[in-house]
Amino acid sequence: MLDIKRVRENLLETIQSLETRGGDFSYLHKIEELDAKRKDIIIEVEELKSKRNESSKLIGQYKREKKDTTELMEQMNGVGERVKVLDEQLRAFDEEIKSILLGTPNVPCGTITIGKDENDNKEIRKDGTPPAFDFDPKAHWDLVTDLDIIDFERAAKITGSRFAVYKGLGARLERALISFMLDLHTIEHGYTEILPPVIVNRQSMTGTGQLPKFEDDAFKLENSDYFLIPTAEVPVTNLHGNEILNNEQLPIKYTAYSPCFRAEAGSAGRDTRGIIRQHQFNKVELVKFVRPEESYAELEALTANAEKVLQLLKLPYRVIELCTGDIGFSAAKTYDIEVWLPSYNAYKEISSCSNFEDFQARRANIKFKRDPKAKAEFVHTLNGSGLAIGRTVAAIIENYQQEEGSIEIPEVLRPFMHADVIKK
RNA sequence: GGAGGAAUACCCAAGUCCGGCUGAAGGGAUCGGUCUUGAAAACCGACAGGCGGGUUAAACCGCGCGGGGGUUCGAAUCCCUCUUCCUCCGCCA
Repeated sequence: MLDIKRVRENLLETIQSLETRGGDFSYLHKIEELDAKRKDIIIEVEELKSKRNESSKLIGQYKREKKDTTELMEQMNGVGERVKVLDEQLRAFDEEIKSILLGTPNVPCGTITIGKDENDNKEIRKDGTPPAFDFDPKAHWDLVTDLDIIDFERAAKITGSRFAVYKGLGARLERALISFMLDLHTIEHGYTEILPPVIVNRQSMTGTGQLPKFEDDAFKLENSDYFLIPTAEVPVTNLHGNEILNNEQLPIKYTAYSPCFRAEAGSAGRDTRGIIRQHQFNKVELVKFVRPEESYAELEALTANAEKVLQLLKLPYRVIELCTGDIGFSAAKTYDIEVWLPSYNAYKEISSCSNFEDFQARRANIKFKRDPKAKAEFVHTLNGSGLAIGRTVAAIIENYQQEEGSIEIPEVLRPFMHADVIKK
């Protein structure tokens, strides 16, 4: 959520910055008007309440002194009703302002490229070289079916499309990657492991920015106001919702494995084959809570932590800095890490690392104090995939495939796999 | 799922029956001071944070006793409702 003060005081500039995302944000002018009305009401109602408090106190005193209070009480007749009416008006204005702000995306970081869509994104760096096969490489969906390690047909039978059943060494590869990534981020990178609930309430979904705008993308549970999480970012960021942290606690670094659930509304026809785009997938997430002045350095570090996974797996990848037209709703700046996928003959997103600045912190009310007497300030939050497991499986299967259709296991995974190769 | 009990400031805790000098006692912790070579102890002092309005900044004002609503001139206290926790019963990985 944007700071109402910022919107109020730098309205034109804020609208201009937001419009680099594409779209029309002139509706924010309405906030000015609502805010002015709100203040008028506050001034009136608080004066009334102040008078009422004064009289009530006096009535109490008179009663103790056995004096007559009829006149005082008559004076206050009707004040309660008027206060109630004004309070209700105030609540309505507050709600309207909040609903506008909750539906407004974050202001992009000033340093990123102003652009329309993914074509304007900037490649930052590349690592590794795509493998040169001296045979016709297959796509992962054919390889896994031949090897009988992922079963799409039975997944469709028991649930529906865009689900997968992992089997044998396929299931173990998924599990090995989860363990490998969690071990790396906890033992080597200093993150604390969290295993969160995969069902959260509306407040949590609003805190990180999935709601109210993107309710169609989420799986909502019937008979409750609960949602399946689209990413561990939601429960883990909200872990410190409505808290004031100590300076010494920061930066807080969490890593969490969780299944992720996405309705993929509006993605019909995209990535229909294989395990690239599923309704349920596994992911190891990285989440940070940091002091504002450190957040951009922490974004570099977080991205490097995610890249390290690909480096150790020896998978070719590149890092992209998203332009203003391509960053997500809550983000101020985002790096996408893209892994080489031979079947796409292209790099495909496997991690998205973002600095949300105080956007999520304001929604979820996450603050810190520089010292015990200081005023509480919002923290900055960041997160990134470290990495999406399913897409990592696809990348390993395709990049490590051998001519006869077997898959070599990356060296770092062998202790977790208890195998060097997946073959028929 | 059934039956009871509870939620008060950083922590513990009084007050709730019987509404008004409780804009929240007391204790602990913390911070500052006296004493001491230093520390401990003892003693003295500070100590609700937050949000909103207001101000150049203050002062000041409003809201805060789990959340929301109601009754009243006035609510920690009465009424309704929701949430969370505890105990017992049932069910259960």
